[in-house]
Amino acid sequence: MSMPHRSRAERRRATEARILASARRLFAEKGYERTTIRAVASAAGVDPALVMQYFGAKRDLFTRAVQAVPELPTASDADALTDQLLTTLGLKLGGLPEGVLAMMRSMLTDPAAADQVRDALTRQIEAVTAAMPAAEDPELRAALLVSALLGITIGHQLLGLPPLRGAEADRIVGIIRPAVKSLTASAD
Amino acid sequence: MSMPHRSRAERRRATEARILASARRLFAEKGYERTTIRAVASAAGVDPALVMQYFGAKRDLFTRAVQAVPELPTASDADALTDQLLTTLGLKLGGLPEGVLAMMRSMLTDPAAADQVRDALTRQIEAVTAAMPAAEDPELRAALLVSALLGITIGHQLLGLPPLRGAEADRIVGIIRPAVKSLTASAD
DNA sequence: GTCTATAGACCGATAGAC
DNA sequence: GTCTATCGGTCTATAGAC
Repeated sequence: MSMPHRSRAERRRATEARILASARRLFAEKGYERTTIRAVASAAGVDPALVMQYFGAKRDLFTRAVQAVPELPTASDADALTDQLLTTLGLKLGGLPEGVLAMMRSMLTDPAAADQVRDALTRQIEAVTAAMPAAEDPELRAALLVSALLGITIGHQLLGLPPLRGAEADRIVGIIRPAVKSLTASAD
Repeated sequence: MSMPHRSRAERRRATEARILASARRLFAEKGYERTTIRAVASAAGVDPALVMQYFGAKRDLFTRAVQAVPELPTASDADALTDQLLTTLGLKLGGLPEGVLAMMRSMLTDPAAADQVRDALTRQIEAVTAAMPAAEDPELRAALLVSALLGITIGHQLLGLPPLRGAEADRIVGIIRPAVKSLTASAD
């Protein structure tokens, strides 16, 4: 027997993971189009042809790099929903997974990313809608709420707007809590 | 004398305007990177080399195509500011100028567009801040407000989120009015 | 003044040597 | 299995014919 503590399969998985991490980082920084296979390979310390060998095509690499299951809100009333959304936002503001950032970065210029984000946001809107059945026009309220939170995330994580850049998540959450509450409130 | 009702200079300006219109539309649809000089020329019915002749470089064409002076809010108290922002949003939801859409479409993947949008939003945030001096943490409140409205505009105009896509501006404005009001409200 | 032709650079993907 | 070499394609930009 030879001495490699790591089998071939293990080394392959490790290399694959390193490539995926580099891809995630570059896709999140530059978006789909401006990220090249060559740059990903260089960042991962491997040969460009190896990336193609492992993932087949650039599109497949992107798909693998950004796959993440977004958790949906499960609250059943408006107050619990507010807390849940704000908690999620707070976590988001503390640093979103790079795969999600990569998807968001590309959503305005890459049709495939746009479709996937649209689907994810639609599911999120449906979940929020279900959590405030007593409100008037719940679908529209939910869509506006989700879009607004998306905008805040974009301003903070992708655009780096000065006042948001240095703000702690707690302060942000504290300020928007009443606004979110007014959107989820019933119309009684 | 010859009969051309349009002088050479006039025809040149007309051609330039047609190229700019095509560029604006394509930049708004596909973003900076995926829009080619060839496609712009083809849409405008001119030769690609002519586009270069007129505008020098693709970057200059983009700059010329997206230049727009964003109007800043001039309200001096929170209530007037709310009305002003909602009116602006309503107009935006009715259809933003293509130059603005082009800039927004590219802001996440093109560094130059990102800088310009960041600057414009920063100015807007400063104007909003000035309009609610009585509020606590006015800069942060203003930044959150502007980002949230940006998100709604993105969801509606660039992503086409289903529930927003068919909604009239009036209904949207009616729903978010209390939320905006709660953000601009003083902390007394 | 306008268009043809092409230079020059970069990319994704592939074939084949090792 | 991994890398070298390269193909075929696209693009911006330029030079020169007309």
